[in-house]
Amino acid sequence: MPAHPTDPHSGASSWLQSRWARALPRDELQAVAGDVWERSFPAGATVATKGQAADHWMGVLEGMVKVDTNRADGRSTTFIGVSSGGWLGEGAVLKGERRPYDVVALQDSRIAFLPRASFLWLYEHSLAFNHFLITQLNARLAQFIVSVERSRIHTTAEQIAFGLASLLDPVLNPEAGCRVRISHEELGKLCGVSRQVAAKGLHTLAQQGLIRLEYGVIEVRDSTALRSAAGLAG
DNA sequence: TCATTAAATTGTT
DNA sequence: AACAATTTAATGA
Repeated sequence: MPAHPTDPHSGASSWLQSRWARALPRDELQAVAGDVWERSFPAGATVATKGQAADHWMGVLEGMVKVDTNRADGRSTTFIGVSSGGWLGEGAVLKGERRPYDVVALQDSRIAFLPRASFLWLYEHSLAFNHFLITQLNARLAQFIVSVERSRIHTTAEQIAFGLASLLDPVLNPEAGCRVRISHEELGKLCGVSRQVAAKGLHTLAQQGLIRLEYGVIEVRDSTALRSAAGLAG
């Protein structure tokens, strides 16, 4: 089968390949299948704005987004990055609250949207969906706990390793490859350090052979060693 | 296809 | 933080 002309990669991932969708029984999947829609965003575009009603649960089919908040002085703090295969925004959808943070595309990205009503239907009716949700929330909670623990004591290289490892988390970002397309500056924001400090940590990790640096790309060569460098269990 | 230009990213002070 | 150097992407002959 020839690939679609606008899509250079033959394996354009659909939301149907998402972990939660594959876990659903056929009838439950059919109940919401027609409700999902997709939209593409160029790098830098805002996917969801802080303060908006949270009417959708969002999935990253291609590309990467960050969840952050802009302060009055114009600077921003990044909380998490979500890459291919990851889903986000369930917190506000569940609680029926407004979006607490901005969601911004870091690369050209294709995002899937599941309407809140469909999300809540799955929440009420699907055991498999609830298992997925618990697993996802548990993984994210673990990430934040380790993040708080590590942010004080550890070296910058370890902080960077942690930030990188979180982008590759197999539960939260299942389809992320080993080539991470992110600038030193954005990775620094994700880790709460300056661009210079992020670059220094990256070079340390590169010297240790855990990663290889290219222009705009960080290639992870040994993800197991990277995770242990970040203080995460195997 | 190749040269030019702009934009993004990285390096240096 | 500001500036310089480098790489990539886009444009047009």
